[in-house]
Amino acid sequence: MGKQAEITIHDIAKKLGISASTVSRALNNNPLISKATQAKIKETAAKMGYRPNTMAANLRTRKTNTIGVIVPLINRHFFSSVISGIEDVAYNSGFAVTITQSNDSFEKEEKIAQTLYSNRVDGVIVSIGMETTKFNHLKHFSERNIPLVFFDRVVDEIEAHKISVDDFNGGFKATQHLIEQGAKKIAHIGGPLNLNIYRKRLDGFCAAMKKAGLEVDRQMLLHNSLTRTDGTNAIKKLLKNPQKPDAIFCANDTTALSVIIYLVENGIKIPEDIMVVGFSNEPFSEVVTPSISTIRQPGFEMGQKAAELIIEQIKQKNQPSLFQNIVMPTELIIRQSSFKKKG
Amino acid sequence: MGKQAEITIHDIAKKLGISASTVSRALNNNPLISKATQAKIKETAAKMGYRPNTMAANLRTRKTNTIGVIVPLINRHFFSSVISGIEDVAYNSGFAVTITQSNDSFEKEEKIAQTLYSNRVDGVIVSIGMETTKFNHLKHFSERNIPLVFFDRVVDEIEAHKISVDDFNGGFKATQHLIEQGAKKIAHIGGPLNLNIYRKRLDGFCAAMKKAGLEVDRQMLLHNSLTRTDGTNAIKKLLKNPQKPDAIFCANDTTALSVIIYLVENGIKIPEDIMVVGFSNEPFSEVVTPSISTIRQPGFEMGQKAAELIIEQIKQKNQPSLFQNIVMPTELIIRQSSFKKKG
DNA sequence: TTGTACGCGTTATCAG
DNA sequence: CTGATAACGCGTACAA
Repeated sequence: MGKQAEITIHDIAKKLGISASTVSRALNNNPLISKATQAKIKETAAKMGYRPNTMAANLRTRKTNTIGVIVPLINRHFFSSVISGIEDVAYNSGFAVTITQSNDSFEKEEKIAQTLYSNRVDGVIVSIGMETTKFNHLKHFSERNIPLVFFDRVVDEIEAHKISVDDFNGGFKATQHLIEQGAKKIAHIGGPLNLNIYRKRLDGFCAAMKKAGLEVDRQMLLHNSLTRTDGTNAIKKLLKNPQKPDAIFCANDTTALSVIIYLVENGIKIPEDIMVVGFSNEPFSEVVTPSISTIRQPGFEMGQKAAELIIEQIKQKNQPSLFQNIVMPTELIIRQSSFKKKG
Repeated sequence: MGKQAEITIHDIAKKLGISASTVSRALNNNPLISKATQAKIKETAAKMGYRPNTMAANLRTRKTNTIGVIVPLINRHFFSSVISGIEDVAYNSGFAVTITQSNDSFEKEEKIAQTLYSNRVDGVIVSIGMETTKFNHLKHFSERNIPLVFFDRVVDEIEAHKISVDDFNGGFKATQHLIEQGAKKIAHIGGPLNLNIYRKRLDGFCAAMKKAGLEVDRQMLLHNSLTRTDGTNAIKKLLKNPQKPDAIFCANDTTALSVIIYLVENGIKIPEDIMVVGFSNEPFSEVVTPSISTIRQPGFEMGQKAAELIIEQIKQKNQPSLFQNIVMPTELIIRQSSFKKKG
């Protein structure tokens, strides 16, 4: 059915009465080729509708010009922003991007890593899942000299470039802000502590409390998976305590949102009775009522940076002697959910 | 640097004193191989840390087990949901997914299509950009027998499977709902009319108006790129008209949001003075105040379906004689921005 | 049930 | 500056 055979460099060579290697060189802008023949070759290649077969070139050069990306969930604003940033930079450098999602499942993360390896991606950018506590599947890449860059949910145990936001400082600033607004009994709804972003946010929280001479009440510290449901359960639990919080620092905006919705439904005033601060600056946080105070996380820029770092590594083949640990600054955005008075 | 050479099927063969083809067959579960040798081969393959080189297999089989995806913008809830759905199904069928974004630029869309072709993706799932009015770069795929599936922003001019929501009916239901709520002078802020999703939403709008015996005022029809800024500009314009609208049907939630924000800021009551309905059911629409009535678009499911269709096509090699035009049902979600009374 | 021989389309090496 | 030749690692007729 008109299924015209693929045109190869040999077809071009034959038509021009030259060799395939000359065609290959011309198409790859090899400087050894005379301008005249190069022009002629490119012209007829275009005329014949030639499209290079990347697979063959890949096999030969042992490169795929492809970057693999592993995220917990594509369909989440922060992660899709990062992906968008990665794609932006990668595309402009001639790299394709293969996206995978672990769904926060360790098993899937392992399989994905295998697949990406089999596909011989030139590098991998990864944010680990909530279940991940072993890292052999990722070490495998660095052992084979395949560049690896972590972002957000980074792994301390592996040497690699890492990009994160200043989670400690974010937690600190959020908490300090609540204190400045008059909070004394501050609760924290955090994520799984095997992820260091959540450890650091908690540490920042504790540091700010300590600095203000406030006590961290064990009853006020909750850890879960930070879903809408988790948030609702957490606020219910907190409200049952004898000591009720006057402010809550949530480790993400999703939890903050569900807390706010629950409080509003139950006639508890925000920020008068309870103040709330989230983390990540999701799109909804600005527009919900009350709008959610939060910590901005520059996803797109993190993705761009991750792509830049990995491409740099890919190009200079051997692993860098010194790995960067890039910590992007966080920004506290004060909105209605925590604004009582000037701090 | 411990850079151990890649292990190939030849290494396994040598170690076991058998031929490479036997190893190849065993690893691919070819039924001709005896269970015993197959088991032995798989075992030593695992022991030696063998990972298949997909590139070589791809070159040989002329398949990549990769699906290319083109979307206008990754970082947008609807699209990232679709991508998530695609990845979900693709992964379970052994396909990798390469994601690209056109940024609604025709030029980039063309280049991306070329790249995907050169990468010999087995199929392409695409939602075209706002600028796209020519389709040669996409026709190229179907001409070469490379399966193509459109979703959401589909193209009438190309024969292929298409998945969209019932935009006409969505526009119709949204408008009819406004009419039932008592609206008489309904405005529409729509998208570029070269995209048929926006044409159909407009058509649905007009049909509902006609059915109710209401006149469509030309002054009340605005078309733009549906960004936050576009929405603000549009509502300003509408309010300057001598005839002011008592309801607005926006072709997406982003525009509806900016309209609502502008109205609230200017003391115009929603829904009492002006009712608003959006389209897509973005995450923020449920939680903003007033919450936004909208049309639900099942992104994840659309992605799953798109992946299923393309994988089916890829597997049965030759193009199907009959292309499906799947229209997913829309659902009207009534929220505060348009709820005055029972319809 | 297994082995042999070849080719997928490209690039790298070596001559010229 | 250009050409011939040999890989890259795998899958598959065909033969045994």
